[in-house]
Amino acid sequence: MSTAPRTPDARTRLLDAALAVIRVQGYAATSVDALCQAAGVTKGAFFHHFRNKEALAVAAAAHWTEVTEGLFAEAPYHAIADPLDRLLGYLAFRRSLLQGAVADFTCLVGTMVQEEYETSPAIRMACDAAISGHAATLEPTIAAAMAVHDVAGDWTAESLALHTQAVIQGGFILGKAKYGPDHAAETIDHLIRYVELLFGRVPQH
Amino acid sequence: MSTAPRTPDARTRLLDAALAVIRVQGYAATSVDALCQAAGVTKGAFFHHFRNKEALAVAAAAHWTEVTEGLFAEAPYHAIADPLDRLLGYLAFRRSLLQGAVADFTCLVGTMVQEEYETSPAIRMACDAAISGHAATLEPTIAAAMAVHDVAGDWTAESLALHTQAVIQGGFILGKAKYGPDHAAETIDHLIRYVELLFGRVPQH
DNA sequence: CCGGACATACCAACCAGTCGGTACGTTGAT
DNA sequence: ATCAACGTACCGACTGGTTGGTATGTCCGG
Repeated sequence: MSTAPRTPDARTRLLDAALAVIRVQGYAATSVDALCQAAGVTKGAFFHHFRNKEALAVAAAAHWTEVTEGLFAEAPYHAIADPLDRLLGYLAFRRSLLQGAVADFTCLVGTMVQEEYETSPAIRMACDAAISGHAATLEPTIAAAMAVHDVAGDWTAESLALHTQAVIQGGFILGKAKYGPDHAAETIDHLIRYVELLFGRVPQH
Repeated sequence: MSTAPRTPDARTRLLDAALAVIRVQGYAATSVDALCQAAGVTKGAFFHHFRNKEALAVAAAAHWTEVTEGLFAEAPYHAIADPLDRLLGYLAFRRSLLQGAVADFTCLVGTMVQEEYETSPAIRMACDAAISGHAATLEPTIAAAMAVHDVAGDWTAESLALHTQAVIQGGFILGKAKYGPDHAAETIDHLIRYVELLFGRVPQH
């Protein structure tokens, strides 16, 4: 089996530290020194692996995609046969993740792109790739649900997929403002209700 | 008539500069010096009017509420008699604002709370007040629409009002990632469609 | 003995915040 | 009417600490 050491190499530790610290403090407020301290490495190690702070942010966005893809890959909704139920299962799974401290359920790339969209094109594109790439994984399911349930409107599977991510990101902002997961969960409830109504299914409860 | 000088006092100029600069760069990346330069005042003036940078952020959130309330107060949807049409008019108005550069249509308090929710309780609460306060202005309209159209579910007017703000904020994040208003507009289209479906109105188009 | 993976020491620029000072309007006693 | 006393608004040089980034080394596996 592959190695899973308690202390991975400095690069991985820095990326993991970036996920943790930036989600709490934001990107601009997180110094290279703070990152090194959280990762337990020195500044020399940082600039050995990353050209500058911006390069770390770009790598952190890719690392975020890897970590979260692993989380979603293990989720149970993939086993659901009916595409609409699978889509709703995905949303229920997203809802179930809204637990614990705010920093633990909010999104790294949503935070970073909010700060750096104008300042750093590289970071903006990396965050866009993370968000749009994840949305793209939903498109086949949405398209299949549209076919099965004979739904057609002036919207596309891509548009609805991106909309789900926008709503979830908006829920994170609400969660941060309210300092807890409850209102974010209610926003996903509304999103679930929207999908049910869109596909002609009577909302549950 | 009241005075409307070309150059208001230093405090107002700093607050106006804060709206402009922080929406472009983010809060943490905006230095006091940068704010002073944008406002055309000195550092002495800054710390005469604000105890520290955090106090400016709190005041800027309140200033943001004032400015945007003025914008919404002039909007035409208030004249619509039917509450559902008025709500849809509000959403169409929000959609119509998505024009020009990203920094010009995105939200100051959504940006600030994303960065400072954990670091500064005062800023978090000021941003929450701005978001929740604006959402509260929609509640009577939503409640009236629920009564007129005899709609009842396991959601409240308050919940839907907050949901609209979450979706709009999420649209801003999408707009920043995509560096343009188009995808944010599509997200509001989905929100409009949700409201139409919720209240049993056949979506237009 | 070479090159990748780190560590240590250091730097110039920048940061938020301080402080002594100026300009000017108001007040209130003479 | 005058003037000292005072408050408010603002100025800009300065400080101590922090920043991202660099230069130079050491360690160690192959």
